[in-house]
Amino acid sequence: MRGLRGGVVGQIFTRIDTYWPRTIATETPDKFSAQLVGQAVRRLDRRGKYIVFTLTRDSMLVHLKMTGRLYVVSAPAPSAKEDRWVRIAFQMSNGQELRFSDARKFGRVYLVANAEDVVGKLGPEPLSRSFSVETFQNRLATRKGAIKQLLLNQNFVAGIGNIYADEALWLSRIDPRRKADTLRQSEIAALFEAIRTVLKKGIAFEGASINWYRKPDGSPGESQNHLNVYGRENQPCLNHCNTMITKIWLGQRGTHFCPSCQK
DNA sequence: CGGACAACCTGGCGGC
DNA sequence: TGCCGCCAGGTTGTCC
Repeated sequence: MRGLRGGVVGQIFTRIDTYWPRTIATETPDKFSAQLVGQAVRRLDRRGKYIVFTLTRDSMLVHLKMTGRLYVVSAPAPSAKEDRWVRIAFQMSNGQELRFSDARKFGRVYLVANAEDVVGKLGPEPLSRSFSVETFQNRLATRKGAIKQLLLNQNFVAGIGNIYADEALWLSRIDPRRKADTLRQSEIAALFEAIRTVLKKGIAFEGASINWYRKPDGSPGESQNHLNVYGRENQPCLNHCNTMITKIWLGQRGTHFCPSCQK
């Protein structure tokens, strides 16, 4: 979102071309274009995993899911097919083009009167003041499921994905299979801090380009080079405990942890 | 509430 | 080189 801001804030959308209609979650491509053209981008923000465009009248939200990318290019000739995965092209008043590219077609774009229509049910932002140890602890106390699955539940806490769930649990030395209501106060405090630490680090390194993710300028992020446990199965735990990182399946997601350090 | 699983999709990789 | 199965950073809906 930070890498995109300079390229879109202040621009007016002048033309929309949709190449995969299902990318638009809220309306038909024709209505989407008619409603969007003429609106300016006032602000660009993030809520959870959604990128929020605050427009003249409406809000447009984008979820990149697994393979989505947003980037700005100088509008090329229509024949230029250097990216075969462009699903929506947004022409802007400065002559440049905002693109939503998404190989796997899971990503979605929402055009709504209020951003809250899309993000209203999300849990607290881990990096905001609304996320306190007290509220975290109170909300954990009523949950019986595995802690990792709860961290991935966006309505519980917003913005944590599979990589950073594994990283936060490793850093706070908690077994991902632990039931949420069995965590002690000290463990909850450690997890609270670990969530904030790993997310800040991920943002500082500008994303994890293990596979598809690229920054808006096309270059890879660096976060994948600074992970402690995700993707390190059968490699020694970095806590010098002489134990290999184990990979299991938990809630249909690959889960990496140290069976020695994480209890 | 929560667990299991399918669905949405395509591409990359390892194995044969 | 080709084909096959498996895996992938996410979310939603259904069934039990």
